[in-house]
Amino acid sequence: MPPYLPPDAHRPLTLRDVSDASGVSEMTVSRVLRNRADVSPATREKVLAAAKALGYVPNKIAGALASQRVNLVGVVIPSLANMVFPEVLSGISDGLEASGLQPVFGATDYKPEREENVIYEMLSWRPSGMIVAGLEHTDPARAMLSNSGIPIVEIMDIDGEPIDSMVGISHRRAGREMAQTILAAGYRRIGFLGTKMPDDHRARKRLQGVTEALAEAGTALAATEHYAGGSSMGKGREMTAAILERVPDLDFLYYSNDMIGAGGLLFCLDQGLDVPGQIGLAGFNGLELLDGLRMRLATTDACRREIGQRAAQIVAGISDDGVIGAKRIELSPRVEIGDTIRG
Amino acid sequence: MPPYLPPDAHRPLTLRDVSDASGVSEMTVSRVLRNRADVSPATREKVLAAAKALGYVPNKIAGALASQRVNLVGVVIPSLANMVFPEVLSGISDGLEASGLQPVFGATDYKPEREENVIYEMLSWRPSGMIVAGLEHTDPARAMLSNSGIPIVEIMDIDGEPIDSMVGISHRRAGREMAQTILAAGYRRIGFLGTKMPDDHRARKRLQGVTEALAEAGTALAATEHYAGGSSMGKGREMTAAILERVPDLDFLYYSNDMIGAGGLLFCLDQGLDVPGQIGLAGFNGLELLDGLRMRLATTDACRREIGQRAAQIVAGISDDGVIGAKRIELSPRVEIGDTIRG
DNA sequence: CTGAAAGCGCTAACAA
DNA sequence: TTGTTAGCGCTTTCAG
Repeated sequence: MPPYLPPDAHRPLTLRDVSDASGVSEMTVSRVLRNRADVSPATREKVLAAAKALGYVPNKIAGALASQRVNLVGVVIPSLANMVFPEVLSGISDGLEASGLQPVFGATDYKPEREENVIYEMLSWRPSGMIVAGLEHTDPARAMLSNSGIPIVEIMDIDGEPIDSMVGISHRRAGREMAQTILAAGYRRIGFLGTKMPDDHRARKRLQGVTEALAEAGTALAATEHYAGGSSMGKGREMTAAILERVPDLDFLYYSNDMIGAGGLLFCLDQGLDVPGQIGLAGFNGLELLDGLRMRLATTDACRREIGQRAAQIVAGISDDGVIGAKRIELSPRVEIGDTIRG
Repeated sequence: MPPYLPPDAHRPLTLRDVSDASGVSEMTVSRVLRNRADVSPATREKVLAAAKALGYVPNKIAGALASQRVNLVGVVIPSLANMVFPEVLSGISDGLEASGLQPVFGATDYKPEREENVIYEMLSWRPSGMIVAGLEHTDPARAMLSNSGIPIVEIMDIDGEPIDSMVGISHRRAGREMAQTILAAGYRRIGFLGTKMPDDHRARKRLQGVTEALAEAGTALAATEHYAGGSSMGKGREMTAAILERVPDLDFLYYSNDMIGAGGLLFCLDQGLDVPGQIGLAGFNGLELLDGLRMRLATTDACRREIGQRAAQIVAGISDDGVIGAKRIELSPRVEIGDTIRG
């Protein structure tokens, strides 16, 4: 008969409570609840019944401290508002599925100091691995990650040196390839429109790629338009109006993402411009969300979901190539011509 | 005498290491690192220098176990892909800002059993509070939350009984009010288009509100169109084509969200339909992302960011009304006529 | 198959 | 202002 317990409104239950209720030692209760095989069916039944009846929820904090194992993977991304990252996250969830690891997300708002802080906070929970967007971090952030002794995967971008592993695409190459596609289609007066430049390193690298490819072809961007703040179709409209006002003879607009590109496309169509004859357009990301537009915007697919999956697999120690250790995986984005570049 | 420890490449550092390196007791090191006031400046300096030099990252697992306090708030939402939730999350981050609490997110994919599991996992980390989307949960999930002894805030919806607190809008009322607006504008043959019905309780309640309001006016929906899967403009196009094919004389289309509504709007415009004369359109959510469309889609603003902020404040124990304890906060969504309902 | 003892790394409470 | 002691709730290890 269990000892009398004062009705304590909200003390969380412990293994001890389940032990008392089932008449089995704490240790054996622990074994049952961790699904270990070396427990007799009868005992198992008794324990599970007691645990369920009490509504016991294990304390993972204590478990983690005792076992020195934490089934969490920290995931650090710039922003959830960006449309791009939710898909990466869902790829990560997928890739982690079978591993028993749980992702924990943190956002940095594209601010290096915030990133440093988020990384610090996450590492202090001793996760089993970390997935971090981008290759650019503060020195302390790099040091913390590097010293943590856990798998670190930097994602999205591969133009740089990783701390440990990296999975992503070359944004420079994406920029180059789009520029080459644009030139091959015969466009000559090219404008670039982007948001949040200073700390959006990937957009910066795409711009760099474009610039290089144009230089190699003996030309250069005819105009650029930058804007701070989030991306929306409305923003794309405004920027497009502004750049065409400043430089009316542009025949191509390359946007740093599909959302503002879609706004630009709608603007051009509303203005009665001939797309893609008179003016061509391209974005970046391959957002499916937008395929209801009258024309399919040319874009580069950023392989977001696959990046998440592969990164998760690395953290989980699942390698499809059989190689263990730091990995560098470059995915190859496809340029999609859509309907806004003339064939 | 401590046992011999081989130079272990990646043993995480402990307070003990900082204590040794600085010649100060573990306890005092702990005080310094927690920014407690009762430490002499000289000691503080020494400790901070040692901690930084070593690259010490505290172990929150041990800290949480010892102090019985965890600065985490669990946030459970259906999906990150839904555009709606990122904004709620950012509201939560805002509202938690000054409290020292950190949000931890989990997604359920609109599946009750997954929700139950996510809640269980989160509670096992003993968070300081939980914010959960919706009022519909499995019985075990309700029981776990209810027994957890921490603040529970259910958000987005207030049509039902909360476990503890709730912050949201009445989706039934939103449906009613939109229906009334539609009728007042003179539309009579109304179609409803929605995705993911069975477990999207909020969309279901809006539909219920519409149905009720129409019944009170002596009429009913002329058609409904349901579709499983994610929302995109392309999906909105397809559904609109389908419903107009089936029931060509509809004069109003009410969509369960702005994304499919935007697709429907583009479809109608492409078809050369007179919007809002011949056919009116409305969505739901108030997505800013979309304001670059040629016409502003009529919608109901769901107060997503404010819901997140208020929920976070409740969990953090910050009440702007001075009342402590379970709260019920109903926000009042505004119907926005836009350009797709005739004035 | 089950139990007892020791301790994970930190902090509350108290003592000096 | 600083140090000492005793756990937090669980799991590891080892003994029965």
